[in-house]
Amino acid sequence: MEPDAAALDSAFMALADPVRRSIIARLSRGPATVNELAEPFEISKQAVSKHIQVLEQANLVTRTREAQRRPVHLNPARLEALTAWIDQYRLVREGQFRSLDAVLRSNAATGSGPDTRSHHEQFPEAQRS
Amino acid sequence: MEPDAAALDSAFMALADPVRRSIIARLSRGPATVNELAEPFEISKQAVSKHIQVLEQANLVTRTREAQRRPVHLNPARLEALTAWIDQYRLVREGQFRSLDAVLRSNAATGSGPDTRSHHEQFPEAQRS
DNA sequence: ACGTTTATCAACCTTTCGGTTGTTTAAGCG
DNA sequence: CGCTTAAACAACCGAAAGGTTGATAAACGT
Repeated sequence: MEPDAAALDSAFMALADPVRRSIIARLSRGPATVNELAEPFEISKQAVSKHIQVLEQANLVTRTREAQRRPVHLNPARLEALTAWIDQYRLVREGQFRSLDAVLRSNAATGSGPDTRSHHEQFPEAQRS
Repeated sequence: MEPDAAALDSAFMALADPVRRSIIARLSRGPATVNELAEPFEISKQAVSKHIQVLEQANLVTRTREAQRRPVHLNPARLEALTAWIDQYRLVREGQFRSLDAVLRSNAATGSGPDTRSHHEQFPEAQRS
């Protein structure tokens, strides 16, 4: 269940849209069909269906069959994975080093200062096509 | 400090890229210059500079002047804002309603079932160009 | 003053994204 | 068996993203 780079890509990308975030917000109150989700917006149902495709591809929601309707369900586990990733980095320096940056940087080139290591996301992790 | 839709847009969009996430990971260990950030990747420094522009526009990092270098600093507060937004929705239904969805949906059209209201992100919140 | 380092700006190209319309499939309903 | 509804699929289009190269600006060192 460890989120790899591609999974984080699709998840964050999916949330980088106000319509899709609204859909998430709506689904947090319970499952809904495409038509129910599309109604509050001025965009077409096809567009909403595409948005849901994006969310589904990011594993943030799942579509189930139920008669002729296809309710969309939220997947809280994936949201949890995102907060886990973010916390991994935001917890390190909760702003208290802000004024010491200049000092740390001045002798950082020699690699002798007190540092805050022990991380698991090694730096070179990504590549694009 | 409340994150509006546009702020969340840019922040999630910024994190939806493995290079930019790697930059965040690196900056969580301390500030760094563009050259230092660019070295581990095969893309040009200009490209990395653009990535940092995106992160800066999303308020995830800040650029300071210091001699002829321009160290990039992480902004943990903005990361915290993201987790706050996500938690707002993932904490609602931690998977326990999964099997009750069919029942809830069947009488949801009449609007009489027990629900989980009291949310502040009202549904119609977004629009595109 | 000149060159070097650091980093940004500008133009350009290619790919992807978000949305549209139009056409199918699938499942009820009368 | 048709008719309506729900929703996906497909083709198309404008806009934006991600990257490249080339030129420009700012702050040193000598």
